[in-house]
Amino acid sequence: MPDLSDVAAVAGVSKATASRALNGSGLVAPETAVRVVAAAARLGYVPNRAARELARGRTGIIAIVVPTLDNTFFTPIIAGAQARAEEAGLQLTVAVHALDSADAVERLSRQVDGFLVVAPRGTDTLVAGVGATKPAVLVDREIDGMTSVVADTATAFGALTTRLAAEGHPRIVYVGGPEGSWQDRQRTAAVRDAAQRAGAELTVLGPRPATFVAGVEVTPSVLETGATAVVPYATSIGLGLLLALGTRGVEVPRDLVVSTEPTVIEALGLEHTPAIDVDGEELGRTAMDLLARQLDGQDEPGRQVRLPVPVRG
Amino acid sequence: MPDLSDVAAVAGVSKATASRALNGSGLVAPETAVRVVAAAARLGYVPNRAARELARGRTGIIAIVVPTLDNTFFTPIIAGAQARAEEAGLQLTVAVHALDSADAVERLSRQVDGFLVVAPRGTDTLVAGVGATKPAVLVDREIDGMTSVVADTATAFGALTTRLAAEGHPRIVYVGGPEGSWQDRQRTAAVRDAAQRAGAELTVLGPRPATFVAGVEVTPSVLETGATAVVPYATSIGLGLLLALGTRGVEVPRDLVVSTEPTVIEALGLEHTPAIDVDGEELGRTAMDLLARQLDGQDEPGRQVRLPVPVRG
DNA sequence: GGGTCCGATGGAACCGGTTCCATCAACGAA
DNA sequence: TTCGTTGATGGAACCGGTTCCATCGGACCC
Repeated sequence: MPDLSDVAAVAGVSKATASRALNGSGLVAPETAVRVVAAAARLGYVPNRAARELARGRTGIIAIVVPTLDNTFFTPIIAGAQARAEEAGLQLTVAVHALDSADAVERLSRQVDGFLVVAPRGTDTLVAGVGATKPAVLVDREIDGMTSVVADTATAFGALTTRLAAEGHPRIVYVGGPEGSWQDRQRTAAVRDAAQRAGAELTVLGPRPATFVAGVEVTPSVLETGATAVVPYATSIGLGLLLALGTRGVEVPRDLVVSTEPTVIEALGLEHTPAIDVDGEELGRTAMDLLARQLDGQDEPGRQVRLPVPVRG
Repeated sequence: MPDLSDVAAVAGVSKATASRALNGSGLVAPETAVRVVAAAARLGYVPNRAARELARGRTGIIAIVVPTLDNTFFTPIIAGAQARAEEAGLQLTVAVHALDSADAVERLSRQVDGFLVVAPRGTDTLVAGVGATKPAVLVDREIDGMTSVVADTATAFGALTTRLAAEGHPRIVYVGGPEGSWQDRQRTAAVRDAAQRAGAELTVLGPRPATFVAGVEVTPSVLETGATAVVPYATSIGLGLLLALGTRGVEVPRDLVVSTEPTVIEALGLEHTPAIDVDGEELGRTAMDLLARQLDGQDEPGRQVRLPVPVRG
């Protein structure tokens, strides 16, 4: 297995120059750099991570903290972050942690350069604690002073509600998300506001966990309200609703419009059913970008990015 | 931040002795060891991972290769592996890769101590290639000579079919999984065999991707067969089926029994619907255990573990 | 009592990079 | 022509552990 001295020898330069050439420090003569890169490629040289870490005092590892992997909302975020990490020469490790206590993260903190934090719940204090020791980017939640990227679903939920009301739904139900969820607070407020403006009657049910089973369980309550449209906090809840409605003989969307996400709507061929379209991968990519810039010193902490969320269908 | 020399100085010994004492090599006088450990504790010493890696020639990182994160079958495996990795003092990184080519894995190979490979598809040659350079454990698939752990779903699918036939379903449909899937081949064979023994008529549809949309799309073909029970390859396909059946007014399970997984069956309150119960986390835990033992030299490569899969409901 | 063996310990090399500092050649300016 | 400056490069220290090898003192044996 070739190491840096081998590359240097083949290229006819010293280890120091080889190192500089491969890291693009710009202090090397262009032709020398080319020779070194060619030598590295020919030998199939891959730098030893541990040695680099030791010398640089950086690990090159980023941890993404997610509350669970069982929710399809989080996994695209991970995939997006992973793709970007690879491009930036960083490794991503996934830490499943609900952030209801601080210790597990503290241990991790010594082993990584930074954090991507997906924490829909948990108190501001606990979540902000993660960013205290190492650079961190908050995903789909905002806390003052912390860098974050969120999908602007609040605006989208508002628009969705306006649209449903305009399409002739005088009674609408919003099925809320998990207790203490930051996004749920935003969405509830937006939906309430939109319904009021449009003169529609709104019932808010919840809080509910963002699971399939919760959607099934909430179905009777939804039907009781006599509403003709329901807007669930999460796709998983919407799927549960759709399934339970099917077994009860309620026809969708004739008797009740259920707004989930475009892929579901399209697959089932549902008419008159608007839905919001969150790009989770983009969320992950953006978060990793922000963190990488922060690690390079190109960005100061505190930047807050909002990605627009379209309403489709 | 204290380092090993600090600990050694406080304990009044050399770095060499301090290192031995902290790693429990047994070559140190008991009282000396106690003194060193106490010094380390007092200083709050945490060993530098990079330095240890460099000296030992091991990275302490394991990569789990999965084809996608969008499938709820894989995520519990990751969670289980992650939990076990943490216990063993290893870091887990998730690599999303379909294993349809070799290069991406080759690059990773230098950065990790071993692989957990979840590759339902991909040729034996490509998959085995991952294990060529570093220790690897195959998850939910078997290849001669490679260590592996699989959920014995073939047996479970067979039992399920036998049971459905015994409960009065003369016509059964099996909706197959992705093209080239190892598990799909096992299951198809088991289902065929069981149906034949029981004298039931079996239709095999597929191959189909293991997605929700595929389940929706296959629904008309399922209904055409006139079967009274359907066994889908994956839960996601089953959910698609259930949804599509609901919108078509087919009553489940009266008109058609759809076998998915126990949580779904239970949530919807479906009667007479047996389902298999795969413990994905256990799969991940076991795989990580096998790999850890292999890295420690306690196990030879090639061990094949099969986890039993119960049929419930 | 002298020699041998063994357990405990210390010194120093080593893992494979990065980076500070010194060197050197070439070039422009005086 | 000579000196100062700049850009490219090499030598060597260093990051923080692990581990080989040598040393040393004490116990045991003949």
